[in-house]
Amino acid sequence: MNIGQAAKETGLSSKTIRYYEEIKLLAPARRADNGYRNYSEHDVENLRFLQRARQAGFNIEECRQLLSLHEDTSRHSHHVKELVLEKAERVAKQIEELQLMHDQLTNLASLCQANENPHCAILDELSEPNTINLGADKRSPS
Amino acid sequence: MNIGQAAKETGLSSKTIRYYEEIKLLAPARRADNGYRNYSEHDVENLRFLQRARQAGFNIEECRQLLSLHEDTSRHSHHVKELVLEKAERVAKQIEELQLMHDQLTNLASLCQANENPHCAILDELSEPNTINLGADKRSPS
DNA sequence: CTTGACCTTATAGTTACTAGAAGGTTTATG
DNA sequence: CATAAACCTTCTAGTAACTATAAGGTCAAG
Repeated sequence: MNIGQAAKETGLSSKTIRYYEEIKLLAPARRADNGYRNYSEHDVENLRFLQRARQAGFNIEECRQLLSLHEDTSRHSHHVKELVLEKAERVAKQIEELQLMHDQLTNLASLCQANENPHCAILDELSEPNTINLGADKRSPS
Repeated sequence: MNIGQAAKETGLSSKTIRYYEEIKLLAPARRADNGYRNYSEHDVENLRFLQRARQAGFNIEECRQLLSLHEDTSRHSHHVKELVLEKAERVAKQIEELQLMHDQLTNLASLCQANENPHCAILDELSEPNTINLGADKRSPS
């Protein structure tokens, strides 16, 4: 099948599939006589695997590992479990950080009278150190 | 003071400060005779404002807005509050997504026996659609 | 006078794509 | 059969918010 069909069946975009090939996350696709990429059911399975792994929050490098574990019949399943648990931990940390950020923001908002007054406690807060401790040390922007 | 000192006092890196100037988040710094950037206390206050706003999770464009509201003596404080509340909402959504991702991951991990067995339920899960619903629709990679 | 710690600019790399241009192919329709 | 729409191809550049590196100028200490 053509790349567009493969895209439809996996939930990836054609561009993303080409991109995965380019960065060698996937082996180069077979080509039809007209030069179009041609995907087998097996290829589509791999694409779907990637789509799911990305959706589950693994980054490209992690996907690369998962995929090779996936294809490696001699793998040990604890390797995979380690990867997943490590990932879960990092996500938990990220959630904590965002929670802090959220608290900060609602704190800031509650300081504000929200009126026509040019004076604004929020801006004061962002200017002045040491009045309220803003907490989070690591920046995780939007 | 030189950029290095300003960096120390604000918690930003020298590179970041130059970057902020480059993207016109900051007005070009005054220069000493030797060409070095020279920062006043007022400049440092602005830098600190930015550092805090970034840390609080505002992106560069938002910081630009906050900074201009900060400098604008005729602003209305409800503009600022809106910005902050909007932001808080987006952060809350992001937390929800990450929470889903975390659940997925611990789910996956619990399927795994973590032994020397090459068979791995996690990889099965990532390959096979429709056994467990992986939930989150939006990808937010690490 | 030289060493090391600063500072300068300019360029490229990071992540995981997405958008767009310029062009070839295939399919459906008038 | 012509042509237009809908595919496909490659290549280049853009995104966010920096970080890293290179090549070089300046300054303070020993």
